[in-house]
Amino acid sequence: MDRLTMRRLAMEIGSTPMALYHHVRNKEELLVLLLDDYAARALRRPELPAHPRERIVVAAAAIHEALAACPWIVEVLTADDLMSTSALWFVEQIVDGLVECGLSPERAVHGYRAIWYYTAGEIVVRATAARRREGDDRATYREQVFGDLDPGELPRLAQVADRWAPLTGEDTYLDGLRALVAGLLVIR
Amino acid sequence: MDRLTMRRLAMEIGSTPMALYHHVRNKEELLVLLLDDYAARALRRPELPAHPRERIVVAAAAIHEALAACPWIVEVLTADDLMSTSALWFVEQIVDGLVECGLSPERAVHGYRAIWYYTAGEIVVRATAARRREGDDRATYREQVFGDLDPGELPRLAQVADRWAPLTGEDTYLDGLRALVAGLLVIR
DNA sequence: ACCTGAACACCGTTCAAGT
DNA sequence: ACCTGAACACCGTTCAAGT
Repeated sequence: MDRLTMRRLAMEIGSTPMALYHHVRNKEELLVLLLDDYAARALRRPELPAHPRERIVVAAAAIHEALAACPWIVEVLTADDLMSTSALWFVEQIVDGLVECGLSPERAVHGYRAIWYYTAGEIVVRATAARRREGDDRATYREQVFGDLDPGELPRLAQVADRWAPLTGEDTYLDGLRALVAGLLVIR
Repeated sequence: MDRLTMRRLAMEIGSTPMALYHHVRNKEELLVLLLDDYAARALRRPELPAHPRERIVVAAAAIHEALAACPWIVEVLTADDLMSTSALWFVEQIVDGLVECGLSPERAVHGYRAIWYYTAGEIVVRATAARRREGDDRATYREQVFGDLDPGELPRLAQVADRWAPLTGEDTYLDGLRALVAGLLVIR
């Protein structure tokens, strides 16, 4: 988001910064156009399983996959609710799947929101973690913290301290998604 | 994150930008110091229920509450894993609660990660939504999209279109958190 | 309608110099 | 050790002018 600058874009296309402002009100608008374009091209609709619960998982995973391939887009898009028109079909599948599983339309919307929070969070956290790995003195700081854990005060963390990095490096998006969906379908 | 500038900070404390660099390597380091300071002050430890499942919910909700009161911090902190030492106690409670509910230590760490993704996502999405509400032409664009929905193609969304804004405005963090925790505890 | 140049009001950071 | 001033290499955006 910060790495695209109006001036550099203008230079790369052999124009001037001000020419851009003739086609776009400001940088924000340009980013939203980029977002919509990317969404339209990257969100290919997958074949959906018949079982509504699996349909939810597949639709959410498709959104997740498109975003994971292009994490900068998340910075732009963490708006209200993934609001590119080409993404609405996926939202429909999720909401519909939840309704078919017995939720009221209202609870289905809330359920979709929870899935979106989880999905957006996974992307944002992983993206900033990856960005920070380049300037890696934060990583060594973490190692030091986990090395110095007091097993009396934080026994569980001390227990997994040496496995923390590989464990949190594993891609468990789908496991968490399945858990969340399962939990949403438990009627309390 | 962008709104704190080295130059303005220097001016406000009656100093020069360069004096700051004598105490801090760069802006990133200053932000991390701010983060740690905020975490140490804002994360007051709540009384925890005996039931491990409720303990998880209460610990996660405490983190969420501290972040919701100060959403700019999330921009800084969406690092690997909420890594202020003063937050580790909360992580311990969550991991321990999951283990007491029968998960292996490894699955408990993954479960904590899922909870963190969900929590961070909720904060980020709500924060950027709120930021965007100021320049509100994106909101009217959304209204237009939801007004023009084709009920043949997207029936569920058309069905809830007029209630979308209030529905997504509701604070359902706790509901989603409970669903996620419940799902994590279902052994498959 | 579409583009340009110069300017405004900013950034983070480096460098050489001061006490 | 701690601070300063001037400078470097950038930003997004406005404004007045050109074709």
